[in-house]
Amino acid sequence: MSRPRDTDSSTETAVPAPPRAAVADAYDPSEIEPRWQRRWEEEGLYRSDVDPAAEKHYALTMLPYPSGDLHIGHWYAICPADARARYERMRGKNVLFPIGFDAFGLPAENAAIQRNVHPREWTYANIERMRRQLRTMGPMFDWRREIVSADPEYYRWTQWFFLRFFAGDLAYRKRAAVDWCPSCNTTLAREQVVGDDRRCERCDTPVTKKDLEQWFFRTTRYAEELLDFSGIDWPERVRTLQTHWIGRSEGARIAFATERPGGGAGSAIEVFTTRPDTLWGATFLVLAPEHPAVAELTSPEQADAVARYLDQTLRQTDVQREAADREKTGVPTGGFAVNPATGERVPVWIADYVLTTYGTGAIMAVPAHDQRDFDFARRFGLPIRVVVAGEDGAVPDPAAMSEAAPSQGALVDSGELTGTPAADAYERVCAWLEERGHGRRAVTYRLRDWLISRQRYWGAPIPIVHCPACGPVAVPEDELPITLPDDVEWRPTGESPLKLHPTWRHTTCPRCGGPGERDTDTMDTFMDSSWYHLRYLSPRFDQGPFDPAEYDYWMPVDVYTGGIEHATMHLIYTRFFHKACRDLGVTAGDEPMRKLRNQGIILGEDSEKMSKSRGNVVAPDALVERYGADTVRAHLMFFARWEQGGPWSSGGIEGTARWLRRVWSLLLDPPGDAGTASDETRRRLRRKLHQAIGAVTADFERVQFNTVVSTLMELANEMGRAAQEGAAGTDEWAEAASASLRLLAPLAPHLAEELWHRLGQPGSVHRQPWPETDAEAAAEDEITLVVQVNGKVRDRLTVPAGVSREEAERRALAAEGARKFLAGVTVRKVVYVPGRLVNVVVG
RNA sequence: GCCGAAGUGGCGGAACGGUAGACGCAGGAGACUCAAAAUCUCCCGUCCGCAAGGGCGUGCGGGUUCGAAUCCCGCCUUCGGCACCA
Repeated sequence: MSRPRDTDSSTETAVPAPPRAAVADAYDPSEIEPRWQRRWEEEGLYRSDVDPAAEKHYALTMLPYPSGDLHIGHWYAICPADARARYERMRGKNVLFPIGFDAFGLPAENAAIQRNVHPREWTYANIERMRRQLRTMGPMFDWRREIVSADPEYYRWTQWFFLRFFAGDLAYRKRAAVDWCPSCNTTLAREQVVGDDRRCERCDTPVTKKDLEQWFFRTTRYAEELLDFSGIDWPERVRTLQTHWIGRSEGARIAFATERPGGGAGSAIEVFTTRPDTLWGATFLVLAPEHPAVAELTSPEQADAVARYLDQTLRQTDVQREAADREKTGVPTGGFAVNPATGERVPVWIADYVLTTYGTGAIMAVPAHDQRDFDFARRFGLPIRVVVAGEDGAVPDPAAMSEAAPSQGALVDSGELTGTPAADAYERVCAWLEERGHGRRAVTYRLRDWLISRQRYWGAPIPIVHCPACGPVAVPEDELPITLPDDVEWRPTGESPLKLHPTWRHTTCPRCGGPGERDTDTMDTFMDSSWYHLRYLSPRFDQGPFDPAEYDYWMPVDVYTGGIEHATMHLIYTRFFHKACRDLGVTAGDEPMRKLRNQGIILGEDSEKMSKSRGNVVAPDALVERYGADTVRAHLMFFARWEQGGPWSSGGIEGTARWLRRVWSLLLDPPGDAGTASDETRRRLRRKLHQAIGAVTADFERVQFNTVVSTLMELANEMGRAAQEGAAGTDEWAEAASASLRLLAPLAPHLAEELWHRLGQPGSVHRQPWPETDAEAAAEDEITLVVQVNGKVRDRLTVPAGVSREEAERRALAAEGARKFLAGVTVRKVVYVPGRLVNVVVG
């Protein structure tokens, strides 16, 4: 059913010249498009089923959030991807190109609060509207495979994955200060906090901190593997963004012994540094204010100052950003540590420039060689000691330094390692530390574990029961899904509405049978979108999240398309998810998506981001009404580089509309006197056709859509010329008509189908094989030979394509345009590029 | 500040190191039409020139090469990302 080649194989037959009387009507997409959409649906043209005999192709477009109306950005993401999926299908592959809705999330809950509708009602009404709008695109979705992440039969499996992660020690609970949006009243993932001033991604409110017991996934366990992109074809840009996001640093962990203020040894403090070679210059330690050793090291004299500083830091989070130039702040604890290299006592400070979430939450400060430590030392009068010479051997005087010296020379003033050359310093110091047990080489990542708890209603409930006796206990799998109650209230209290529900949370502990309480948080919606590509495989399957037979056939995704904005969130989560599931024995293979391509953003005509308030929004429904979906589809592929996007131009679409109207009339009612074309005209038509087949095929392969359209426009122009010269009714014309419709079918599926039928061709154009290039027909028999003198074009000659080198050079040297530049000079060299040019080098 | 990407006609954009500006928009001239719409033909980087022709041109400055929009070095601008990450 889904294999194009199975059905019609009669495509190479000639297309008969249409009877002129039959073509009086003009191109009317508003009549054609709905008619074919209905027919395709009835005939099940786009059903995708496992077919072991056919090569599969899984094309995936990022599933939309049901926000209300489909906007032009949805069209921009989906239509070119649909065209490419159709191309793969005509190439003979069994293609899966599914659609669904990422239906959980905040906007539904906000709508509920604002308009007093249930989030479910709001969401599903939007989905219904968007389904209708999606159908007007004429996409090749197999609607039987549609998924909605808010359906219990979907989130049952989201919960199932959570339980697997929990059982596999990849989910854990931690009390942690989390980013908190006071307006949305919810915790935010790190990636949802944006900008210099740390605002909420959704509502722009400055973010604060809140200390809550939360669920985390151990993404950091996969940090190293996530840095490896070797098996996948992803854009450089995305790989760079992810690499930075994961942020691998190599260095060493070094232990510093401590003294309690009252005397006696305290617990050792471990620091992380990327410059272990500067250890002899560490003149103090700085702990993050939240560091567990702070209490132990604080002296009675400093207790007040430390307490005040801690208080200030916690409250500061939303004030601090107002300070333009953040001057370093901090207080001494009164405690001391011992530099393991020098044996010196060094003071221990706390300061908020040291982050509790990175490294060990403690640093050794080397003010001479680190700018932040330098600033801190200067501010508080702490000693600065130079321990690395400059590349020129110079050793600066600390008193005269105005900034830290990021020196890369030999070690100085470093005890027994003094004089170690720069190239060896790092390794020698690491070895030195390891021999003495003071430290070891270590790697640290910027990536943090994924916080998945949300204090919201409209999400998948976390399937855990908190039991006073047993702690957090997994809900048994056969009790899934834990469904959301309908009768809830949305009060922006900062608590999950589930917590406010009178009965929902009360249950019994699955382990001991005693009274227990359900976890009242729901999961981050990135959880839903981390595995939706698997649910498409078998959306009704009830023995697991997906049918293994479908998985084995379709996975991995061959081409994944969507916006670049997901580079560091969704696209890291879904890779993590897949790798974790692989290790849990749920999935196979290392990566879920083989090839990734990102489309750009369409801006308003004023080159600004589209927004209702600016009044520059382009409404696709209005465009479809005016031009038809095919024109909109083709124009979206044509008007800009897909990966780049750009400003919309309402005039530009006229050109695309003109082209499709011309194709319509050209094929149904070609001008000129049929059958009177010369051999030359017919050969030229055939040459252009086969060049176009080659070009369009190559451009689909490299996902470059704008040149697909321009090539087809050129072909239409050539067909128009040939028709004027009497090509209609010839074999060449029939071949061009048939092949050009098949080339057009992915872009303008309705128009191509309608013309295919009107020309009396059997079956659906969408079941035809992709045209093959005839290299001989595509070859030029004459070429333009460019004649250059010293690299400047001086003449252009028309010569036979197979011209010999000798003949080409002879003609070039005799060329009229070149002659005057060759008179009276010596020819030093002649460069010949076959089929292109002769460059005469003279001196 | 650091990292990344991009700079080509009035505009969107083409161009395996080999004819810069394909294709389209806008603009100009004309045809058809009572008229309009639609359609068709031609012109359209810039400077000099009646023309033939020539000079200059892919952000700026260098370099490599017979030959550079394309490769290398250094700048400038724009747009993204990160931001006290030890």
